Amino acid sequence: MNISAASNAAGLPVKTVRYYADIGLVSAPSRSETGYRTYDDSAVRKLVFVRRAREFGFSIDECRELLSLYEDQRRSSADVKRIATRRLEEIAKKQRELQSLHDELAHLVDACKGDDRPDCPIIDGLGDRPVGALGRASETAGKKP
Amino acid sequence: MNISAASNAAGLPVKTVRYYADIGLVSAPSRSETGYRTYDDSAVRKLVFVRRAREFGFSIDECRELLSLYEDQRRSSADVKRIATRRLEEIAKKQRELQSLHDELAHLVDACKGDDRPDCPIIDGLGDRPVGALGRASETAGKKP
DNA sequence: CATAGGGTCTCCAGTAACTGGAAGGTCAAG
DNA sequence: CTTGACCTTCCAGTTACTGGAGACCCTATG
Repeated sequence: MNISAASNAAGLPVKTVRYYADIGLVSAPSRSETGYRTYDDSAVRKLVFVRRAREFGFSIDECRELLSLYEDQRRSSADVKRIATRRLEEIAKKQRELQSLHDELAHLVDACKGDDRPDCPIIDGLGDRPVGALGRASETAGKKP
Repeated sequence: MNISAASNAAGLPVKTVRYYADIGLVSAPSRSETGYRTYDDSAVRKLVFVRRAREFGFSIDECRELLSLYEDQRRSSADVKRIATRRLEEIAKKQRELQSLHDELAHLVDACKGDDRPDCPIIDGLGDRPVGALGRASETAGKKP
């Protein structure tokens, strides 16, 4: 299987598959005589595994960890559960942050008439009202919208 | 006011204030003879405004837009409301994504015994079960955890 | 007046996880 | 034999900063 067949089967862009190989996350099992990456079913399964884990929001490093557990027939389910639980807590935390963000912004938007006059509670609210118990901006800021 | 006083007043790291000046978001109104950035109250108010907007998850480009509205005494509140509403929709969307993520991962974690045996529904679930209506991995992945 | 300590400057590099593009080799069909 | 799709590597850019190096600058103390 060449890279595009594998990327198709795994549901990942070719570029990403190549990238995963570059960083040693999922390498192509072999190369053709002319240097083409060649994938087999096992490699594709790993790519699918990583794709799903990424969709669940696991970082590349966590994917690495999970993948080594995935490949280890003698793993303990406790190890996996620990990683997943940690991730679950992160998700819950982000949910709480988003909730307070949503509530406060919705409040401002509600209060804004949205007409052609300059009075705007949103601008005012951004200018001088504290945002609820949030950490640094980078915590919740849109990173790549 | 030198940069550290301004950064203190605005609640932003010095590096960030300098960065905002570099990208032309909020520049120092002037420089001292020896090249030190000098800030006044108006500039600090803009920094605070940007900090709050960032805490609300507005991107730098949105901050730029909001800031120009902030400074424009003849703005229409409708313009502001449009941007804020768009942001609100993004937040709501991310909330829905996180919710389905949370539910599915929680389901897997619940099903996992977490003992020292290898049987693990989490691993199995990552290996072959689709994740709910999500876009690309990058949408929800932890960018900077 | 010299020195010690902070503060400040610019510039460079790195972060996460890709993505886009250029320049060039390979392969199968017509 | 040429066309076009596919593959390769390498470099640059994305977001919003953050860290650090090396070099001035400013104030206070001895």
